[in-house]
Amino acid sequence: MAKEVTKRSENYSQWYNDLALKADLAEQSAVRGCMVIKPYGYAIWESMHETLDKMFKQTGHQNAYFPLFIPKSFFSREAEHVAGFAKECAVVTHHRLMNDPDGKGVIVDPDAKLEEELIVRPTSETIIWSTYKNWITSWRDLPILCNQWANVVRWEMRTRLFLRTAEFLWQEGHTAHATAEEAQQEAMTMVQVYAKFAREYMALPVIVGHKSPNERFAGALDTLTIEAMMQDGKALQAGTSHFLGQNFAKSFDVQFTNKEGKQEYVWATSWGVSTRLMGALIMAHGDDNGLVLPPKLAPIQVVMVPIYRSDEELNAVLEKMNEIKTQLEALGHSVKIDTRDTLRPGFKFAEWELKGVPVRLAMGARDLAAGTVEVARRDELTKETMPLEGIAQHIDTLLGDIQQNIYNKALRFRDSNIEKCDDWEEFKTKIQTGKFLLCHWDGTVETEQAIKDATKATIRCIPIDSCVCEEEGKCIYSGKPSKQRVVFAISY
RNA sequence: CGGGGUGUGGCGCAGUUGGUAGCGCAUCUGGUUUGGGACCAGAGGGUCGCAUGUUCGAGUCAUGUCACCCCGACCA
Repeated sequence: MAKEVTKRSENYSQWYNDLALKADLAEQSAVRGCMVIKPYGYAIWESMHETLDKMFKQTGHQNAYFPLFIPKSFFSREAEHVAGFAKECAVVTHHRLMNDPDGKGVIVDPDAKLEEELIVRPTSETIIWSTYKNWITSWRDLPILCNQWANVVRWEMRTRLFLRTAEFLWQEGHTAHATAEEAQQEAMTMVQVYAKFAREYMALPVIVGHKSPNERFAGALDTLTIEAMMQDGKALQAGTSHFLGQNFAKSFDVQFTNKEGKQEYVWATSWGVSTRLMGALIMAHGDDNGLVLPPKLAPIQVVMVPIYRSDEELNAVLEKMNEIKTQLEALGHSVKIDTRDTLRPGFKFAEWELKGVPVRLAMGARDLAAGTVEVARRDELTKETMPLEGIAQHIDTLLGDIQQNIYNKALRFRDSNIEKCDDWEEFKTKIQTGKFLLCHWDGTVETEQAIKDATKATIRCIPIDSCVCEEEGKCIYSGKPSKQRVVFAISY
């Protein structure tokens, strides 16, 4: 195993990439822009998946599954939507291969051309709304609150592990409602679910807010977002929730008969988070020694490394370790005893740190004699020797402390890198140094675009929590009046 | 699609004016080790991205081609 990980301070992108690879989360696939998620990485994704799934069900949602392929004609029904995704679609044109008549290998059978091309879903609004049409006729059929866990394909020009891959895993919720108010409430509920998940499970402080019109989802009337700050000060959009109005209902002619007996178009939302959250986890908490996983999502919360010179010593240590393991498991924690006999303890310490395991226990002859165990915490890289008595309870508490500490650290970092800015020259300089700047904005697309062209910075959101700042002021760019500051940053 | 770069054992790389393909890591065997990434000894593994050309002779030179990476435009 390669040992050196690039220093975070030297080259943040390379550090990130190194970490994803060396912590055994993923690797680049032979297929352009695609990624192999390795078992350890997938286990983290599964933790996220399970937790989110529970939260969705608690808010009344059900899982369903819709097809991977979308007929081209469906896709083009909603004008803005198709404009938003047209440039990055994978298209299926044929359904058969044949032997190459001129030699080796196979070619696409020209006789097997599809009458209508199929688009590999980049998102599923269109296929789902074409289905919902058949499900909805009366107000009694509403609301429909469905989610699907799926893969989608977006043929991006440039890709990065987890943050932007040609194919990625995600969940997409698609709901149908009788009223605009109810749909808007749904979009808000779900963005708050995401914020709660980010904060409480990923230990990731996020700002909840509305996207500016420029940054909205193609086909949405309003897009709500959670925005996180990475350790280089760049913003990462970690999840979105869209109020789609009646756009898709109209495109797919989904109407219902209301209580007054009148026909009305259905109101819609959609919301999603993806394996990009894995990238957020790496970038928000990792350090020069590797990954730092929040205990609530770590596939292994406690790893134990036995230290021994003989089989007798090993067996004695393992006996104690198994006792602790049983106690910890009874408290609901996942524990691994690293019994690999070909590796020395020092190597194992470094490796589990690289993989971000929150708590490490080491025990050897010395501890056996004294009735102690060495407890190391990943977040602070500290260790102390503790009595075996009450150790499980202590670790249970420690895991909670670590979860909180990781969040607090990230929060402190973020808050120390957010500031108000009212001067355009100052803005241009400061925004490049990795800051979130709270600025007044005149509300126009033109201004937002001009700022983006000049600095690459975009409006990450118009915040509704964390850093709301409603006050009179003048737009940082145009000088026109503004009533609220918005969050500007350079983003991933 | 523009600008730059790289293709050599599993991974990371070196390879001079063209002359028997090398190093580190990893792997395998044996031994000593084991409280922060062990050490010694030995072993296995490569048609040098592909094609054509120049040459007695090409990893090296020429032409072509393919792939990948980085920087832009596009995006969760």
